[in-house]
Amino acid sequence: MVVKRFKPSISNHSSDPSNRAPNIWQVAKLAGVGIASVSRVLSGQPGSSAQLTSRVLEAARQLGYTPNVLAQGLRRRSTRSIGFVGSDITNPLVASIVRGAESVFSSAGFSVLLTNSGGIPEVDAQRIEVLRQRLVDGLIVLPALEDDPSTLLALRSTDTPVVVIDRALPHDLNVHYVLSDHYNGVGEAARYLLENGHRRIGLAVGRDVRPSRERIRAVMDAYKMLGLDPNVMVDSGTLSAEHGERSMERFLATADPQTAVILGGNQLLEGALQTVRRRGLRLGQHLSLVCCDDIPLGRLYDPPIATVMRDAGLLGQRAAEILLRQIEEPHPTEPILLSTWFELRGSCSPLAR
Amino acid sequence: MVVKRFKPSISNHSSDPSNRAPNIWQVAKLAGVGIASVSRVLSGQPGSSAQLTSRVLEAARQLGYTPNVLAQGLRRRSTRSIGFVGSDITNPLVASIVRGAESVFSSAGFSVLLTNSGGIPEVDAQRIEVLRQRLVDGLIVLPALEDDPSTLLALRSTDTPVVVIDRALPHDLNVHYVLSDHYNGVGEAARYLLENGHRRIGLAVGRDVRPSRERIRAVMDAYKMLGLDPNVMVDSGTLSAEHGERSMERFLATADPQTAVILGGNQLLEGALQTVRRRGLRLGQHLSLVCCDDIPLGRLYDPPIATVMRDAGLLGQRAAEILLRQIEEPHPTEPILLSTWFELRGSCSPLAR
DNA sequence: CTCATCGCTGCAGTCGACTGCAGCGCAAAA
DNA sequence: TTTTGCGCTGCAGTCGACTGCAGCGATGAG
Repeated sequence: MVVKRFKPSISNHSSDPSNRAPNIWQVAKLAGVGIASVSRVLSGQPGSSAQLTSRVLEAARQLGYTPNVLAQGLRRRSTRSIGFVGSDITNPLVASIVRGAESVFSSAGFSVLLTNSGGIPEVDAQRIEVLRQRLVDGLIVLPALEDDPSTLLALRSTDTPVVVIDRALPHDLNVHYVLSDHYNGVGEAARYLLENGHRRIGLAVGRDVRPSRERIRAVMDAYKMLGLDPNVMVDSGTLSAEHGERSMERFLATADPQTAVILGGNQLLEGALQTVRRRGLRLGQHLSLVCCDDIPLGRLYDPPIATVMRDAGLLGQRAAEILLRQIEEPHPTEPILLSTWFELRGSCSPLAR
Repeated sequence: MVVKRFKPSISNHSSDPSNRAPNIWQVAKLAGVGIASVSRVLSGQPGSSAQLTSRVLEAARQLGYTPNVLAQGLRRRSTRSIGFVGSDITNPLVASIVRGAESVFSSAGFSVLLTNSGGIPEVDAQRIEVLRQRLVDGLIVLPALEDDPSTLLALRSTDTPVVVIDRALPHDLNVHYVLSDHYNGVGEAARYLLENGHRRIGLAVGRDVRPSRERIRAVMDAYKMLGLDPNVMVDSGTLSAEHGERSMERFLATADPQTAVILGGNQLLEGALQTVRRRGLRLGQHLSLVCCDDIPLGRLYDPPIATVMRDAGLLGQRAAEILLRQIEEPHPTEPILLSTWFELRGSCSPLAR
C-alpha cells in the first residue's frame, strides 16, 4: 500500500503536509495510472499510448504538478544549474557577460547561480567550492588571478566542466576557454598612434593576466612592426579608478611625458579622466587617450573616448554554449578567440608638432 | 545490512559509483560511529561528546565530505537559495542591487539564482515560476510592471517570502517592500530649479510604476510648495536611450521650450545627451539637466551631470536582510524607505535671463 | 484454443540525509 | 548489587522521483 506514505507523519516535521506541493503519486492517482507511467510520460520517454499521455498531462495540469527538482536531481545526479564566478557584477563588462550567458542558459532550462569575489583570489576559490557543493552541472569562471594556488586547487577538485573567460590557466587544468583577441584591437590602436606621430605611449594594465600580457605584447609589436624602437611606459596594478589616476600621473610626470595613453580596462577611465581634468588637459589635443572596453557614456564624452571594443555579451553566450555542449558530452575543445577592434574617436588625434 | 547499498547497482545508471562523492555512511564507517551521530555532529545539534565530535569531523575532513545539498534539501524542505528577478543586470542600478544582496546572502550561506526578464512582464512571470519550481527559499523581485496579471499570478502562487524593490504592488499581495524615497530627492532637484528661475520643467519618466509616479508628484508638489502654478511637461515611455532622445526633442521642440529637464532614469541619459549634442546646446548654460541615478562617468562629464543619487547597493542589502528574516520566521513588515538626494553639478544652473 | 505481443501496472530498490525510537553498554549513585 | 542516567548505535521510515523487472489483461495471429 502506497497510501501509508500519507498517513500522519510520525516525525514532527515542520510544514503541514496538506499544503505541500503535489507529488507524482497524486498525479498517478488522479490520472488512474501508475507512477512509472507518469514518470515516463513527463520525462518524454517513448512507449506510452496517446491516451495515457493525455490523461497524465491533464492530471498534472489540474494539480499544477511540477516534479520536485531536488528529488529529480538526487536521482538523476544533475541540477540543471550552472555557477558563475566573477569579480564584480557591477563592472559593465562582467554584467554583459553574465547577461549573454544567462539568456543562453535559461532557454536551455538551466539556471545561473551568481557569485561575486570582489577580485580576491581566495574568495574566487571559496565560491568555486560552494558551487561545487551545490552540485552545479558546470562553471563559468573569470578568476582574478591565473596562478593563485587556492583558485587552482578549487578548480582541480571540481569535476564538472569549466569554461574560463579571458584568462589562461596552467595547461594541466582540464578547462575550456573563451578569449578576447586583445592583441588585435590594441595593436590597431597602437599602430594608429604610432603612424600619427606618437612615439611615447603609456600603457596602464591590470594584474598579470592574459589581457594585460596581450595588450603589452600588442603595443610592443606595433613599434617593431613599424620598424620603431619600443618606447612604452607600462604601469600595472589592480584595475581601479585609483590605479588609473596614478598611472596617468606617472605617464605625465616624466621629463619626456607620454603623448598617448592606452588604458587596459574601463575601470581605469574614471581615474585617468580625473587626472586629465585636474591638469587642465584637453584630450585629443594635449594628449591622446584610448580605453579598452566600452563604457555607456564613452561615446558621448567630450571628446568621445576612442575605444578598443569587444562584444561582451557574445563572450558570455559562447561560454554558455560551450559549457552546455560539455555538459551534454565532455570532449576537448580549442580555445575560442573573439575579436576586438579599435574605434577611433575624438580623444585620439595625430601628434601636433 | 547497510552494506548492500554498495554492491554493484542493478540499474544501468550513468556515473561510476567509485568516483562518487563520499556520503554520510562512509564518514560514519571511517569514524567508527553511527550515521545518526554524524548527522547530529555535522548539523551542530547538541548532545555529542567532544570525542565523538572530533572523530566525526576528522573523518569528514579526511574524506573531503560535504553533505549532499539535494538530499539535505529534499529532507529539510529548503534549498538555502534565493531567486532574483530583474529586468537587466546590465543596468548599473540593477547590478548594484544584486551585488549588495549577494554579499549579504553569501555570508549567510545562501546562493543567488539570477534571472533577467528584459523588462517584459510575461518573462518576469515565467522566471518567477521557474524559481518557484526550483524551490528557492525566497525571492527578490523588481518587476517591469506593477499590474501585469501574469506577474501577479506568478507572485500569488509562490509561497516563499517575497521582497519587492522599488515597486508598489496591489495590497492583497503578501510581499515586503524596500523602496527608494524618490519624492524627496526629485523634490529637492525641482525646488532648486524653481528657486533659480526655471518655470518650465520637462520630466521624462518610465512606465507607470512607483518611481515614475513619485517623481511626477515630487515635481508637481515643488511648484505648489513655492506657490507656483505647475508647468510640467511629462513624457513617459519605456526607459531607454531612444525614449531619452525623443523626450528631449519633445521638450525642446515646443514654442516655449523647457528650460530644465529631469530624467527619471539613467537609461535615458545617453539618448538625451545625444539630442543635446545634435542641437549644439551647452548644458548648464542653454539648458539645465538633472538625471536620476548615478552613472560612472556622470561626475566627469563636461559639465558634470547633476544627479538625484541613491545607494543602490544598500537597496539590495536591505532587501536581502528582510528576506533572510522572513525566511527565518514570516511576519508582517513595514515598507523600508531609503533616501535619495540631489547632488548639484555643472549641468544645472540658474536660468540666465 | 493456444501462444505471442503490446501496453501498462505495481513493486521494490535507489539516490543521500535526517530523525524518532528502542535499546545497549558503561559508569556512578543508591 | 541494583538502579538510574547518559551517550551512543542501529533501525526503519521519510523526503520525491526514477527505473528494471515481473507480471497481467487484452488483443490478434496461428
